[in-house]
Amino acid sequence: MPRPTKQAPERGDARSRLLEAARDVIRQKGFTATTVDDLCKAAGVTKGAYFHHFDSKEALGVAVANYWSETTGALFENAPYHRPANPLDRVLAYIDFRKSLIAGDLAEFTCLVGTMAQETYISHPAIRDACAASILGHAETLEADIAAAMDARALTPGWTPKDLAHHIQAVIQGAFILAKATDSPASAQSSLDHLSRYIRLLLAAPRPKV
Amino acid sequence: MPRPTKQAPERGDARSRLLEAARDVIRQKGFTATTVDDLCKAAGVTKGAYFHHFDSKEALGVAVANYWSETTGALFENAPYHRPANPLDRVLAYIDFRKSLIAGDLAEFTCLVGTMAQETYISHPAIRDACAASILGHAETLEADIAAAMDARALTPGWTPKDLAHHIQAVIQGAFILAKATDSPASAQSSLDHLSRYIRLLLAAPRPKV
DNA sequence: GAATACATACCAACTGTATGGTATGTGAGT
DNA sequence: ACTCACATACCATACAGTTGGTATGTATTC
Repeated sequence: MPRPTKQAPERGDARSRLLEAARDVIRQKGFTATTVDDLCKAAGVTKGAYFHHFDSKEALGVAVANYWSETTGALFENAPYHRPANPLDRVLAYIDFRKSLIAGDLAEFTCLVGTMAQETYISHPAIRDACAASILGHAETLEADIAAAMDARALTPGWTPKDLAHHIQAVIQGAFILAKATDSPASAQSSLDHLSRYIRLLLAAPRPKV
Repeated sequence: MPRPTKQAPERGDARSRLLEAARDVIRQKGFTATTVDDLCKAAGVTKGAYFHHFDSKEALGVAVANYWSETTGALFENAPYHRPANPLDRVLAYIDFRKSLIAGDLAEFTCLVGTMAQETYISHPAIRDACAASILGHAETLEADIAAAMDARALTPGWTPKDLAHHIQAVIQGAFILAKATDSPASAQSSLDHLSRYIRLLLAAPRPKV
């Protein structure tokens, strides 16, 4: 357990542990139902440590959304779906990759910021904005490949790469809701199959079998 | 103000008002952040009345999910999207209808049971099940039209009408999340456009323009 | 058809506990 | 000497749920 130093104040053990605990507990119980005491217990720290690092519960919400952006950003950046030479194949590989992440407990693969956005969109605009930045920032990483796939087919449709990237995120978020409601990942997987099929129908040059 | 009777115990004024208040307040604040006092204040009744009609907060959650099923069920049953003779047109008209409902404040057009499912899927299985029944029951009303549209093209794909109906609901739920995160209905509308395009690409006989 | 007995709808005041947040202290690194 | 990371003990409030009551309807008995 690294002791925190002035040089690396973000590395303080308690802070990291609280963020990890928040990520896990909030995905199970939701933001509002998660109490500060829950987080302290899960992180193995005291309330003093908590309020040393975070001014309020809302501040933790913002921080954990940013933490989510950073960690998932690194995960996707280093994921293998960027390998295919063809941009459309990269987009499809992205969806396959998302599908492969749907495994284990619901709370382990569903999206923290999608959950928090629903709960806080009116009551905590600061958290909502951090969630939006996380989702939209991630969507942005898909735009170049979508644009390239459109160029390859010389498409100039009534929608933009950004539109489609956002739609992809919407489908993923919706798939998680269905999974939670049905207490099963099956419908989420199926939704991603439909999404993949849509992308192929839209962007694949030789029309594939449906 | 109708006085309740033994013959119509469900007609008690306080109960209805509490359900309406719950529908509205929970869509704004979420289930957990909505307190019993909030609901009593919004409904103009006392806590005594509340706990006379609902054994617990969880019981109200189940009741309001069922209330949502009933009221939205009636709304969709009487909506004009059933009119087209062609089943595919009915499915597309359904999506147009859903799109037309996206207007006004976010809390007025987003889905109560989608919101509640996210918050309660672990902590309150009874509520989650009522939410699942609401979403899946609604999805079921689309299956016949989807099946008929498939028959019309003699399709036998790797997906079922039920799959696609669930996917449609997933897209709608996800569209609501993006709308809340971005604090704007625009991306939700756009996602429904993509959904409509997918259905046409899948099920329309003469391939339309993308 | 009046008296009785019970059920239902609702109200006002209260309770034990959990909550987010604070005040103050301590001890190690610089 | 001083700051920073964290701990302990505490507080005011808000929370879900309870208690004990009133008023009004309904079913039963004679």
